[in-house]
Amino acid sequence: MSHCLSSTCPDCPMHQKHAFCNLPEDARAFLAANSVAMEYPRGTVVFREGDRCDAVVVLCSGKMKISASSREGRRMILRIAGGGSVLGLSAALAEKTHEATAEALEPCRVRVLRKRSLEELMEQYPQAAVAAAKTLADEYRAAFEEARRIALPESPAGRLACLLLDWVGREREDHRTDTITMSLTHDELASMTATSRETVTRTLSRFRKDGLIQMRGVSLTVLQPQVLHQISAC
Amino acid sequence: MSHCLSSTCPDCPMHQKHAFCNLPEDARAFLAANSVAMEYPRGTVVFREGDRCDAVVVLCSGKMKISASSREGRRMILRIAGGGSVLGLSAALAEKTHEATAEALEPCRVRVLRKRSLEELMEQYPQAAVAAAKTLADEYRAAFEEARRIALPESPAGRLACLLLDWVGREREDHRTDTITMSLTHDELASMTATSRETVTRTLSRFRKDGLIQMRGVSLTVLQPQVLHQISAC
DNA sequence: AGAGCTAAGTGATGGAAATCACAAGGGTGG
DNA sequence: CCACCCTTGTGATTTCCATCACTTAGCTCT
Repeated sequence: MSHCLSSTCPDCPMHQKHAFCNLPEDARAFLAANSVAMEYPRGTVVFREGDRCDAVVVLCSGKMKISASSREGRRMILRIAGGGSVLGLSAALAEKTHEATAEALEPCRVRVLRKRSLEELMEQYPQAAVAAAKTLADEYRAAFEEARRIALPESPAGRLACLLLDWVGREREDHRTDTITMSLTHDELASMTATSRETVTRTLSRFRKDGLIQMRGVSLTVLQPQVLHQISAC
Repeated sequence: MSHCLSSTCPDCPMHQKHAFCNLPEDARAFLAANSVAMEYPRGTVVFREGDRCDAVVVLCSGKMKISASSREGRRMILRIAGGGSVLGLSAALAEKTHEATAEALEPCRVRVLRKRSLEELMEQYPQAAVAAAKTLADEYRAAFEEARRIALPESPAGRLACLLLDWVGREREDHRTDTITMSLTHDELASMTATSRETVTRTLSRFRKDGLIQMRGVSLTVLQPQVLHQISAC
């Protein structure tokens, strides 16, 4: 199911970009020494909602789906976590069970850090604690945006528009393009926008007909961000 | 509009309960020395969505409403923050503008800590950074619960039930009672559950008729938590 | 006390979207 | 290459709730 890697944090090309990975030499050494590198194949469930939290998972590369579900089977996808996220951090710090389920959307490289080691790391290296706080601040903001996206627009179309703009905005920052790779199904999009699968299908095809977006296979280009922004009412 | 107080953190009866207030002697002294105690009357807006973040506000006592709104005027109340919350912490750490508006629901005692002082505090006292991370973890969880509450139940009734159970749960922890003080208007409840004011009125009175809750003025007692839980479908 | 305001209660109605039901792609593996 | 499954596309139907439009209740202020 998974196997260890020998790669260490100092070699990681991302270690500059992510708060939790961009630590001083000694803290990074501690992190590397006290965590285990792993590779998760697509579909791996790292932890489930309600599980006790024994360790946090530093996401080095790949994408993970963070979701929760009601006992009736309704599902909510909170966000798609990318490199630099520290999964389970909030549960570890709050001393609670995991509030959500984390599942690999694509092959993911991670480092697993036991809770006790995390505590030790934060106590011994102030910057690690600051980094953890910053990482959590980002996750808080993401959760806030999700709540906002669901609550504020008055229609499913608005929520979808809002989500697309979110993604495009991030893509633009990183790669200066208005084209995103849509790796989620309509069903999953529905779970992110509190609507039904059929409505996602219909809304997207309406966006396409109206010339607001363009789709070619998995790549989706936003043609008229202003109009989408108008619709989103955020 | 507001005036300074002489009260210091060590005298604060809450300083044991809240992560950010329960710091070692020296850190608490630093915090006390570098922050200003204030008292905000009901209705004070501490900061607005989009404002630059210059300082964080440690909420000592009182309740604050954390909300966001769309330009169309639709409003979302994310949560009611109580003592121990550090308002603006996520914006300060993420180096972004405030993501939400904070408004005093009742007279609030606070300590205002400038961003630079916060950074200094976290760098010099590791436990302060850990405390900040823990505080953020709690706020993240609250935001998560909000998203969950809006997204998962399939009806407004479910969302309201979910909200009531949330509050009662917290009240039970603190005061071992199933009675809460409802200080929000139906309009505000609607903003917390993504529904309309009329629906809140109707749903609450149905809950009352069905014997699920009891209302006397501002105090609301949950009589049948199990049934509410059933309805909430969380 | 009455004016004036905000909050709460209630009925009627229209419409948007969930749900149901089924057809049509499109890829995978036997 | 056919069978099967997963995803997408689309129509028909129905239900629920937002919205509108009032009334009623409770407050504060003059």
